[in-house]
Amino acid sequence: MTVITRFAPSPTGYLHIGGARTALFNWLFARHNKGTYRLRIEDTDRQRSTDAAIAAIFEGLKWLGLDWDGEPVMQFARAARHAEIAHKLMAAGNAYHCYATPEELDEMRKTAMAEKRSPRYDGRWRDRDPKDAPPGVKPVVRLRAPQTGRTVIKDLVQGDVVFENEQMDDMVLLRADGTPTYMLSVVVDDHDMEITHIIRGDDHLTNAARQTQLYLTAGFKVPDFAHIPLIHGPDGAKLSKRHGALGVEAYRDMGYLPEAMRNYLLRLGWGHGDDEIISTVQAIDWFTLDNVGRSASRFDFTKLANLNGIYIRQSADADLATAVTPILAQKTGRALSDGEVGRLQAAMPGLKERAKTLIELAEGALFITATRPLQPDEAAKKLLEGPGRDMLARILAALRSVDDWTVAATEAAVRDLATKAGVKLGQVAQPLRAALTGRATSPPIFDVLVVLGREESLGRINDAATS
RNA sequence: GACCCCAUCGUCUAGAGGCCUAGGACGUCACCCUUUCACGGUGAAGACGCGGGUUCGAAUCCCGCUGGGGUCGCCA
Repeated sequence: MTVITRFAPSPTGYLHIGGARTALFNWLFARHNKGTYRLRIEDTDRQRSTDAAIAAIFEGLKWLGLDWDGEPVMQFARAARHAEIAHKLMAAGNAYHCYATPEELDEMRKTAMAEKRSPRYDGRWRDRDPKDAPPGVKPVVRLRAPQTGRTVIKDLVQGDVVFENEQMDDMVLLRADGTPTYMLSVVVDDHDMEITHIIRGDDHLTNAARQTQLYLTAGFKVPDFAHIPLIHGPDGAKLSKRHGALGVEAYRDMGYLPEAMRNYLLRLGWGHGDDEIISTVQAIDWFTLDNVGRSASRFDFTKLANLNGIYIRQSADADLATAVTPILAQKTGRALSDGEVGRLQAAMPGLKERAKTLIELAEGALFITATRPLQPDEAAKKLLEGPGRDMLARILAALRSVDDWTVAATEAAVRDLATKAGVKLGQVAQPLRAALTGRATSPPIFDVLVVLGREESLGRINDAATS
């Protein structure tokens, strides 16, 4: 049997982190099994669905590298097909008209709650003669669900989960206006799309029971379910916006790499022994559902950042320079010159092991685009006062005599100066660093000298020495 | 409230009855490397929620409790 999975977000907002992981697991499972991974946009809520959200979902998935097979299915476009199934169920006596008003339903729930029972529809129109229908009331169509026995979900992650049928009420299939509900649409679409494995968030587990009732009465084959645990915020509660329930594009803007994101999301709720750094190729090879954990996990920005730092260090300098250039342009408010882009790439080996995000990488590279005279920060200012300034005059003289502008030659000159002055290298290097970068921290200082070039370096030192 | 799910260091996890003196990773702390900051290296502290069973033996199986979470819409 060929595996067919799907990711089915509703376009009522951005693609958030939980959805991204659900998509990742579906994608991984399909790729691992050489199956098909499809996308379905559940846009049946006409009030809340927006084109902007659909675009954001496409973009988010593309950024994450989770390519889907075939054209995305737009659920609302299939409403007639969904209704057709409901009408068939009606004709077969497996569904019925219900004329209960919203007020009545509200009343039922309140009473049930008060009596400490499960709040649900009491089935008052289930066996009632349609001739009793109150005039002027448009009915909904409800499934005539089994009232005895039990419904068992054979969940690939959670194991067998048993629901007593008497605990479930007759769900609405068609609204009073004739449009299909989510429950109907999902089941019909998954059936028509021949989905073999439904991998989705744990919050759908109870839905799976009701959907199974529908599959069974409609005579559809029940797919395999895998309900993966939810992602919580650092406090253990539902993921809030300030805790990470952001759209994936927000992570992109914060400077996270898609491959780091994939690795982090993969390790949240899934493990493969002691392995931590897992390439996507490796993940496809290793991914199975029985390695998925059963308990919810908390989102940890710190760990994501650590992983991102590792992936940044592994990235090619040219790729990083390309990624950072627009960020730097935005920070400086102007486009970068070719020379600056070249220097950026040249500085990348020293830059990239000091950054956990692309934003930090850009900040570290700011000394490259800075124009003379530099505006030193507070820590750098201290280094440029008093003895530091005196030292800079001697550094300037020493470096002016260097013609072969290389790491080795400049380092030799500066070390020689430190020895002659009888001070530690740091006492020379730190003022020099402040003069060249305007900061107290930077990549190795001789690398900086070479990246900036002789003329610019001597100019910056002169500025600091004479200011 | 009803139903359902879950429970190993602060966090993510390994652990399928003896390989567990409970392993790894992030974070934390120390030290080393070092021109700064990092990176890297070495080391330390740190967990099987509680109570009963079953068993020669339980983190692993069973029951209860406690705690956390999810769902109860003519939303998805």
